[in-house]
Amino acid sequence: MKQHELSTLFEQIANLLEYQGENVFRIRAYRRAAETLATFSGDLDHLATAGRLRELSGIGADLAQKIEEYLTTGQLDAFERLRKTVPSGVLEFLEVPGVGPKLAKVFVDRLKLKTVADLEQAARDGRLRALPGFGGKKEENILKAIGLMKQGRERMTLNVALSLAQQFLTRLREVPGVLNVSTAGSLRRMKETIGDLDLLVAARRPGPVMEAFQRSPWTGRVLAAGMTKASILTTRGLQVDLRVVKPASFGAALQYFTGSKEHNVVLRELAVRKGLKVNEYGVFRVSDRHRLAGTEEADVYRALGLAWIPPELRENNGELEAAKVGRLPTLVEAKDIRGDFHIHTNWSDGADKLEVIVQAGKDRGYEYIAICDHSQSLRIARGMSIERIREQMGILRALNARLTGYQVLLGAEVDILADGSMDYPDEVLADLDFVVGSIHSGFKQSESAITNRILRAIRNPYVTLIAHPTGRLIGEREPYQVNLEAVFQAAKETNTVLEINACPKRLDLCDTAARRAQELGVMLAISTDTHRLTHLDHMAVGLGIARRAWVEPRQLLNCLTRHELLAWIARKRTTLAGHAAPRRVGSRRR
DNA sequence: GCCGTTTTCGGCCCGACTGTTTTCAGTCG
Repeated sequence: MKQHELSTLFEQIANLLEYQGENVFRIRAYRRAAETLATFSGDLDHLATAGRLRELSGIGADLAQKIEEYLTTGQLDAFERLRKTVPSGVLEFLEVPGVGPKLAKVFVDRLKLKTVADLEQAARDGRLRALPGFGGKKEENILKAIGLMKQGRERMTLNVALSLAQQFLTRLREVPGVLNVSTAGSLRRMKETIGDLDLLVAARRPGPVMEAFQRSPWTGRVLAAGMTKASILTTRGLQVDLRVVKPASFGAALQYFTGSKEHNVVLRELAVRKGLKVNEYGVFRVSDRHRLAGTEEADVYRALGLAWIPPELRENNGELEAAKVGRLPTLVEAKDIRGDFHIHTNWSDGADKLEVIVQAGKDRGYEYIAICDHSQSLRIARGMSIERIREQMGILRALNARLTGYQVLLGAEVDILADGSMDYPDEVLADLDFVVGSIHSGFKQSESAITNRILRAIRNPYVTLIAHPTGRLIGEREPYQVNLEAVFQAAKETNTVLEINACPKRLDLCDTAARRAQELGVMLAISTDTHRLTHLDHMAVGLGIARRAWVEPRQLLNCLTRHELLAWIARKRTTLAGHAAPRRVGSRRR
């Protein structure tokens, strides 16, 4: 958590320095450090204690010292001093799209404005157009930008972005002369939420493509449009950016517009050192401007002596170094996924019948799914009594007897109660094949209470997997206080699986936490937490997060064959069950 | 402010679009 506060602080310092007209490279250094901290997956306190902060990219002696200062005192002297020298309101102005440090300075110096509300009033009064370099149009745009800001344009969840992108790409693909289309930007990198949707098209003539884009049925308002680049707001207020390039530049443009910005900056610096120049049109030799690559994205990387880097890794978090020495991970792919866990039916709060879900899993080509309806104390979700779950088990056993090459695991999503005990007694858990442990209550407990609660569940031999380990809901609920390092350690020791919950509102573990768990050798699982049939599709979203976490097939429970999976579950039970005789898992009792 | 198989000093990524500008600055991604 501390790294996010520090990241914001560094970003604000950069803004303030920019306002003061400081050295641009010094400003950039703060921005780069902010980005490093925002995506850092490890334990910052631990790193600081070990005196290893300077191992982070973009962190040198000075910034390391500032990080230590913040970790010990909870504030940053340099920031406090800087803030006093800059008029209040500046940071607020910089939040307005289209307003940078230069304009902010004019607003403060010439018009004595202090807040965005002042700015809005000044624009309405027509006072802005009197400023040098200002006209009516600029004034109008500022008012529009403030209006948009007030609406608080929300970021899209991944599933919304994916389907919106699909709609646009299908339309653009049909335009005559279009040779290639792709998503780019943060959607292609599968970031957990998407601000603007970026689309890229290869065509010989950009005109018809731009036209089709601006006149699409989903286009609400055109924000900007040039010959090859346009931005629109959809009728639902989501921003979509389109760029059209010549076919010969498609690979270079794809690389360029996929980002991340930090990844690209480092890539282009690498190019400069090799006497090359990278832009959205290709890779060029500086000496004679000869073009070395551009049509295919992989060629761009190859020209720089790098292996092609999967988009999900492009965050300047070690992927460039790995690509240089051929040590990129073999990321998990859709074809590696053999099953899904944590699926609800109308036996608790799901919408669909058991039989329908079971068939849907088979239709997707899965080898197994685990039916995991809620346990008794979660009344709001129609949690099942012990009698009910035993009844469900009977039905599933009968179903299984008729299936070949596909197995439905008898499971349950069992509440971890306030004291860390499970919501069903062990003799019920022992009869289940797959036990998901979850926290659905007591979110406000202290960090030690919640952590101990989860640790106790992890040490229960029958608990297979801990679901949504931090309990957050994106944009709605903060994660509860939990010591993830301790959870990872215990999970590793006990062969307990941690979930990457693929529900687009959850994504829990998140990418950085999952990467940390993966580094420590914890077994992970992607589960869709399906509550209706269409949610099974969220597997694609979970895959994106797993890939961002550098997860390989061998680290993912979903990639085990059915027999390997059953063996894995049994292993934990035999390791932890002590003197109790281990039960066979997945056996078809009568 | 960071960083180094060209450098511990002197570099530090690149181009489109907008509005207002007769040649470009500011902002953005």
